[in-house]
Amino acid sequence: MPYRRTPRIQARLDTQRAAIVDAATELLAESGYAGCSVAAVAAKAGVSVGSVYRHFPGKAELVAELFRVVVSREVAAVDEASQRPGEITERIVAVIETFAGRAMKAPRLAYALLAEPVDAPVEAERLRFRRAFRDIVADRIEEGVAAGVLPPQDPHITAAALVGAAAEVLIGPLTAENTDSTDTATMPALCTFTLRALGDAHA
Amino acid sequence: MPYRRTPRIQARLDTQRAAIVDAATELLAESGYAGCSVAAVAAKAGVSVGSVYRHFPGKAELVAELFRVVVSREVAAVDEASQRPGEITERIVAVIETFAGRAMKAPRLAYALLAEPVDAPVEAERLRFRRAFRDIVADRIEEGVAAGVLPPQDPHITAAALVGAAAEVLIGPLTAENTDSTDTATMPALCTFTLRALGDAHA
DNA sequence: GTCTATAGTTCGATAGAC
DNA sequence: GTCTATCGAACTATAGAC
Repeated sequence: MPYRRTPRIQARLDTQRAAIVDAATELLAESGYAGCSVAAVAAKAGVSVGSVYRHFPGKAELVAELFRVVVSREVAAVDEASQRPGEITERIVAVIETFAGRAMKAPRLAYALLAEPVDAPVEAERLRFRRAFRDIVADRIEEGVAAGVLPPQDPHITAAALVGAAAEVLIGPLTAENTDSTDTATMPALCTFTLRALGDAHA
Repeated sequence: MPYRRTPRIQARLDTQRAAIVDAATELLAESGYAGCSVAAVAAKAGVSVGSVYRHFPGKAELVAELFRVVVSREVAAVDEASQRPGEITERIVAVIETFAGRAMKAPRLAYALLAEPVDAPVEAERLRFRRAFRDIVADRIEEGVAAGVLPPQDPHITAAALVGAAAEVLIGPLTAENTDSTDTATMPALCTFTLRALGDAHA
């Protein structure tokens, strides 16, 4: 009788795969892509290097999946913030605040997701996820325009601009070597920028 | 007597090197990094593959230099626009218009410079050049704040936001496969966004 | 799993400069 | 005569097809 992967074995493999991705996430948050050597990931996950290659064809695929998993969390958090009740402009600011606040709470990880130079496949993922963020913001802007709260504008263009602005602004503090935990200036500046750019009357 | 590299030979080498970078630039503008194979670059430059390796240790270095040369042009154009006489807000808009206008005139090239997934060394160059653009804008904003034309703000933060916004907005049309040459919407939208974000009273 | 195609790199031969 | 610039075929690695 041929070898069959039993549910029990399958469950263990799934657990192991998750452990590998979790370990890689921690390493990414500590020291970026450079810290995510296959050996380090395997050690942290408590598996052998060979086991890593049982789940991923190579380091590139591991890193790509790692990136997707971690950014998906951010997209979910931002999406949740965008759906909180309240005035439209406040909700859009909440999206930006969530995006930036999470980044500044985990600066090394945020740098890895937003800007750290990596290989082309991960860059392709970056482009994809930026569109996801943009679409979330665009939906809110569209509502605001329809409701007459915001002046007429192309929601996708403004949304792209706001996402690009937030990302670029964050790269500054994130690139500074001495992570200034008392950076109290960036967040309010970004929120003011957002409100003004939207054409909000009260800004 | 040992061989000495004469001025005449040196001049020829310099010409050849420039021809290689020029050829690579054309290929980059036609078909992105994928089109920049060493063989294609050599053929277009009218030299042998081996000669390319006399000037560059490898393809990665060729592409990195190519990137630097082409983006430097853009920085120079934007810097020139920022120094034209006129009202500060107009000059900042001129910077954004120059940045975006040049990109939309050479969309494939702009995509390669702004967003196309490449290797880590080129990504590092991207970060460096974004700071260059940001600093140009920041200087103008600083002037505007000092003159009281713009509301008080951190020039570097706003500048980073504007550069990030412009870049991100451009990626949209640039990524669309059918290059819509009659894209009349993006540029005005970006200018309006910029004026509003600066806190300009007339926006 | 092997085979094929493609792309980066290397290197020995040739021609030309000193 | 020696050294170098140039060439391009051969080599190597890798990705994709069957």
